[in-house]
Amino acid sequence: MEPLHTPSPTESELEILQVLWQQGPSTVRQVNDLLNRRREIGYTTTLKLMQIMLEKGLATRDASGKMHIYQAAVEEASTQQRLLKRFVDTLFRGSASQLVMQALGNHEASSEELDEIKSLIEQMEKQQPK
Amino acid sequence: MEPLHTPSPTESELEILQVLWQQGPSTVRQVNDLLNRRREIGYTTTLKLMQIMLEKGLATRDASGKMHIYQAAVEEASTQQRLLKRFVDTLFRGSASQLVMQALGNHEASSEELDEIKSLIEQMEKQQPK
DNA sequence: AAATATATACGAAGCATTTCGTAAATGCAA
DNA sequence: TTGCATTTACGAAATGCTTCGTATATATTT
Repeated sequence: MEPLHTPSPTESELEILQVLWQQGPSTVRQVNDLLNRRREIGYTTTLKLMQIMLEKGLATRDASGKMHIYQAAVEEASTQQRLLKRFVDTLFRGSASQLVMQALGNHEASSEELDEIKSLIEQMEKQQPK
Repeated sequence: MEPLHTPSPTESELEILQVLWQQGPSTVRQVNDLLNRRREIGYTTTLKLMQIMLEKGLATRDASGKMHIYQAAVEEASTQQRLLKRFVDTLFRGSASQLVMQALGNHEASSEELDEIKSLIEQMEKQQPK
């Protein structure tokens, strides 16, 4: 039985989704190896997490071969969007621009990226010049 | 005994910090009343959370009167910064500008806010025109 | 002072998350 | 086919978070 709404991924599940989004369909071993570049985590731990993600509907898998091949079942952009909204709400009282200011102030961004953002802003101002 | 590093607030603790940041020093009842405008939550639940926040070093209190008065012990900006970094890392692979694009694209921002952001960007470009 | 209202203290249940140990299955190699 | 290496399945411990019930303390009112 599948859940009506796919639940929000936990932090560990997000780590795995990152790998699946970037690498495409992967085995448990592949995912676990990548995760271990950042932090130590047991193989069966990753396996269990991915099995849970399957149950939750966050991933699908091809179990025809010996090694099951997992794939993300949620889109990166929409997942980012949903979690971003919650983040902005609980930490920035819903003010996206406040978050943007913080993000730009404390991380480096190349001038190309900055230009990209600027043109996005100009585009938005044209669209709704309220 | 105090923790060496103040731990990251949980989601519930962030709700309370929001209130303390906005309202300043407050009693449990004041916080609980405000929280109940958004969702139902029992008085002793809020009390317990605030006591835990005291233990964790997220809040301090004045217990001289009958009603204890709690106060945020972590700064809003630095807390935002720390959590934002983690958020960007786990959901946007460390790319702040990606997050900014998503944030601007999916939330409304007034043209005043957009102008503010634009001038921030221009300022940044001047400072490090790499 | 007794009764009442309101506050804090504390323990613990319920649940989710993370982690891993152990067993069973599977494929490959000798 | 027998054994070895690898994989999956499953259970469950350990921890953390949220919630609230009950007991106790404190103040106010009558």
